[in-house]
Amino acid sequence: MPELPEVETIARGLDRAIAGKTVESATVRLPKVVLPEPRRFSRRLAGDRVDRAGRRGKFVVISLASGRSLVVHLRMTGRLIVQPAGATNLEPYTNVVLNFRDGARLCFADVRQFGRMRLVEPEDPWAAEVGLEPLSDDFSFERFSGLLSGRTTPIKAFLLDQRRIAGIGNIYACEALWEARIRPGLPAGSLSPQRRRRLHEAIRSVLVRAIEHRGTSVDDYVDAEGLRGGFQNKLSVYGRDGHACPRCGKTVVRTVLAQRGTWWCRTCQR
DNA sequence: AGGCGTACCTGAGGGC
DNA sequence: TGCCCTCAGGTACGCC
Repeated sequence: MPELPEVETIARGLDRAIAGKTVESATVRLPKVVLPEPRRFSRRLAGDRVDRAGRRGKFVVISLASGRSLVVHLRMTGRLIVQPAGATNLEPYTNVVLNFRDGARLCFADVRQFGRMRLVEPEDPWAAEVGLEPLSDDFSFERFSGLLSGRTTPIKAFLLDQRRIAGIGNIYACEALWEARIRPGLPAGSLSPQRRRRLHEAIRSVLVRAIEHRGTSVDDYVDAEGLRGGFQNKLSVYGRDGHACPRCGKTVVRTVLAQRGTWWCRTCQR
């Protein structure tokens, strides 16, 4: 489900909702989704305090006063939902609950059980393999272009590789390539400087606009307050096979690339 | 190195 | 109504 804009939206909401709260207890209802093993996980969390919530790539990072971090990957259908004191029912499919001293709680829910929650020690280099943040100053045109050079993999597969650039998933890969007018199957290293420039700009632009709309809710994504995003109404090609390309009017097609559905316009993406 | 298939799970939606 | 099939926003692993 969530890509960078959705994770960013969730992290901002979480920061507003739980920064400063102290964990009374943590309950693990589905052991396989946490690390370390549940007893240690719960014991270490108890009594710690939330410093802030942020994001790295598609990971939600909840920084704790102890220096530890709770690092969460939502995969396809994971949700982090804050419930106020006095809430009766847990969010459906809740796998982990953090109970705060003030009675509020954080539910980590996931129908498909793919999402993971990891409590990492202060010096743990857990993000060592995570790529560049596309909205940071580090993501310069020069670095982007350098990453592309020599790569024969299709540009879309390159964009999905989290070790190079972190946070782009299927939706925003399709949208950025459409915006840059680039065919998804082109070898990454074959792009001209002009096209690299367009793609670099398109990536940032689409991510920024999606964050402004609080993400894309194609299916069931909601933020920490349970609200849907709005960017699904702004998509140009993703999920829109059979519709007219907003730029040239020809029909958007769906093909499969790197085992993923890929939506694009054969006429204006070359 | 990188591509490919498969696995992990459940639910929604389409076709019949 | 209901059964069967395919598909889903992601990543890890093993194989070649």
